[in-house]
Amino acid sequence: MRKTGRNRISGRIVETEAYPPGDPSGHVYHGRTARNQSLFLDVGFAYVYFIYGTSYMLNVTAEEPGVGAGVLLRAIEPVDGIDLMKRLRKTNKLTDLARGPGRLAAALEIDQRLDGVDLCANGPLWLGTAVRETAHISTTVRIGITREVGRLLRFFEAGSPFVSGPHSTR
DNA sequence: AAGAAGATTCGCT
DNA sequence: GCGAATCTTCTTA
Repeated sequence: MRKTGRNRISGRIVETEAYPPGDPSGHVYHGRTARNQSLFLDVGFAYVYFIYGTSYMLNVTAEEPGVGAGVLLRAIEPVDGIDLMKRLRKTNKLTDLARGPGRLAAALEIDQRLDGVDLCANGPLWLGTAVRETAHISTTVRIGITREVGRLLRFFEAGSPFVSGPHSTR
């Protein structure tokens, strides 16, 4: 759920990836830095970072304070504020609005100012409750990493057209 | 101190 | 399919 001014944007989370404690492909692996400090917050805070000079990414912290682990939100199925999302993303194609982590951040107007926000509080960005049942959840290897490539830590709703990467139906 | 790689996307071929 | 965009961190000298 996202609130910008008078506008409301929201979507169902349909694809995530886990970056657990000790993961060599996680941003915490080499210790605490100015960029990754939000990952060390308590469960349910936002970790937003900028990568490749082009894209923001949104994570939800997932461990006790000081541990450093998160869940990358890779795709949402647009629910509210679709017209605004289309303007933010400069496309009218529904399935391209938030399919992929950089696109998701752009569609929700997320940038470094939302780094460290409490996602379980009444604020500009938060986690709502499910709007409907989730279909079967498929599991695969993670996308775009080069270490710990074999671990099955990507999760997505089977059959959803709003998921990035391989679209398994199992 | 400098270069390469990185949890990506877009436009062009 | 390939290269550019271009910020942060890590690696090597």
